[in-house]
Amino acid sequence: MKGTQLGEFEELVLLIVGVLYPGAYGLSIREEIINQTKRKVAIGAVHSALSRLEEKGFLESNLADATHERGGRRKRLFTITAEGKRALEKNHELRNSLFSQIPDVALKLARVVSF
Amino acid sequence: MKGTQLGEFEELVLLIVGVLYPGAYGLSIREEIINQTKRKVAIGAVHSALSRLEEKGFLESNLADATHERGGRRKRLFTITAEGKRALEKNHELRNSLFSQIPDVALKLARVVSF
DNA sequence: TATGTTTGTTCTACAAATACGAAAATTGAA
DNA sequence: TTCAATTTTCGTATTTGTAGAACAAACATA
Repeated sequence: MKGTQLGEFEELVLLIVGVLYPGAYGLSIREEIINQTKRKVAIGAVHSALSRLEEKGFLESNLADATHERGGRRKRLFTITAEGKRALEKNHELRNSLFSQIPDVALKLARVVSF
Repeated sequence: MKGTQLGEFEELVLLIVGVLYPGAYGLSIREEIINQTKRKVAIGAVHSALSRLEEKGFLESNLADATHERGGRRKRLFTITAEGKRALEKNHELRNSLFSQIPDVALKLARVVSF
């Protein structure tokens, strides 16, 4: 998987950034992943995926103004780039296409074998 | 990416095994990936994904009889297990769900930004 | 303006997944 | 029994995924 390919976790993060638009930043992304997938995620994992996605050109970010809440350091907000969008769509189409090409027997058999 | 989770390449290989049913083995899988995705794949990459998938219980395999062609070591044929099927469907649903939750603006903006 | 608390991001290290290709194994043909 | 063809196995390198501690910035309040 060289450079430009989208990893599994990276794709998840990219999707969530879209879902959260325009309020996607480290902690909100982490929360949303946990809510939607029930899997545990460390904040560091999210941030390293985010910076890799930005390096690859699938995301861009800018610092928002500080909020007026207690604490409330400035958030780095992420949005999907055109390239990121294309990558998501390409993956989505590929997978749908492959899925539809799987003959029924292939899955029926799997069922028979295990029940 | 812990243990049971399906990696990006692993998912691709799993799908292709389904598509190729019942003739999925190392080289045919490699060929099909190249045809369907236009990305280069080394044969070793395919085989290591296959054995990981088998360890995780998403695939099972058995040696086919020798063919009557010149050369031709016996092929190891792979099929999807019920568990593998479930994993595929789960991923598919999650991604479809996330995709549909992305507001249009998030992607429209991406378009505007780059054209 | 100093200090503590909260909210967020960056940094560092390591584990797991992916990639490559040469070597080894197995088979039918000569 | 040796050769050529086909396929898998193996060793190693690179990318991704995971974790959490360290660091930074903002608000509160005194």
